[in-house]
Amino acid sequence: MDVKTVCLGMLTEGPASGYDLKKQFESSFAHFFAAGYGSIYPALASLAEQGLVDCEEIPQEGKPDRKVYCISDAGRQHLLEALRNTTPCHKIRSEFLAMLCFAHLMRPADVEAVVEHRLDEIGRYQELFAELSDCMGDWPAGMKFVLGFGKAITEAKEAYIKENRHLLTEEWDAKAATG
Amino acid sequence: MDVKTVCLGMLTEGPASGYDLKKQFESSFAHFFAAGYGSIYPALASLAEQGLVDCEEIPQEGKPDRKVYCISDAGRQHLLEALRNTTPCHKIRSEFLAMLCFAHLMRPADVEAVVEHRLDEIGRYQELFAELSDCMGDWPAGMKFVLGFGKAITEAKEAYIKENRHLLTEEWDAKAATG
DNA sequence: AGCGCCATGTAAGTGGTTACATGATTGT
DNA sequence: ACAATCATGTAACCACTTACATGGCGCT
Repeated sequence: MDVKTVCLGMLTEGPASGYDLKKQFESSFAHFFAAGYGSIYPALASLAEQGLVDCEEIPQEGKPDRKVYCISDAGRQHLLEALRNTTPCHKIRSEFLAMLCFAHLMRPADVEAVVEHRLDEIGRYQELFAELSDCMGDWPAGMKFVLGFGKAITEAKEAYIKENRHLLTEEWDAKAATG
Repeated sequence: MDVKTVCLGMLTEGPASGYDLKKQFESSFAHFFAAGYGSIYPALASLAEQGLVDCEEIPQEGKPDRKVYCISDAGRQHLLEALRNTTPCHKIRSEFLAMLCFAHLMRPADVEAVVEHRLDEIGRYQELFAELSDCMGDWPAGMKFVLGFGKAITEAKEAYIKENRHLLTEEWDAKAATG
């Protein structure tokens, strides 16, 4: 499932521009699927070329024409087929965890900084989830499930990090205490 | 932090071949950083070219020469610098969650299959964690922290999915009950 | 005066994936 | 017999990232 397919899926909720979709990638999708303009605009262009979306150009003064995309019947069909893959993958690439594997080679202050930085990110996700909770009344069940998943896992991460961060600097703490 | 840097980090624990490193990517690193031979071998070749690792070729009969890599002083230096970046990123790209956002467009049986498949994957991680727990006695603190993180988060995922999967098929269940 | 929002896109680059190529040894 | 393990690599491909390019409007 690539950016194209996700865009197609988002368009089932109604017509939208590339700019609109970006906002959705930054809000409800932010915790599990990132995409920038550099992926979204080419994706929409390609979908339009394949006839999977229709594009309405709305002229605007002083700005580029606003291009509003609308999923077509062929697009709906295509999406349903993509949605039949029952083995989607859940990929994680964490530089955070990779770094901490080598915490013993780092300066303790840097380890602390890395942990703080991660907790900040987690805090920002939690703010986001709080905002989203207020407007999810009419969301489809799947979206609610996914938001709940993000919330639960983010909280689990926060709890684990807070409870176990002391393990990362224990060696130095021990040295500081005895030496 | 790319594959090259992680390989360099792994080599601080002792000399190893590309094949050895792959096994580590499949065990203790599997839950947060994937890499195949297609990334590892070129990474090691590039590290050797930069003088960050030394390579000893051990001739073997019937097999390609075993190339054992050993981190050099320059490599250690380079790694320490890479480890000073205090804003490592934690990337997730989940086709699983992306699909479930559109669960209402899927066939209920397919939704079930997707959930089962994910639970299977989670189960395999849990087996892996159990194996790893038996041999982590002499691991550095960071590795233990990271393993614990994986365990805790994987359990949180399992619990959330099991407790909330019913939300995904509720619409159909309701229809089935009344109609 | 300056920032953030709206609004589109391209071009070059990167980093990783997939498929291919080879082949002996050891266990079942 | 057959599969798994050991053991290396390359070449083509792909999807995405980053940096660039443009520019008016509204708020403070």
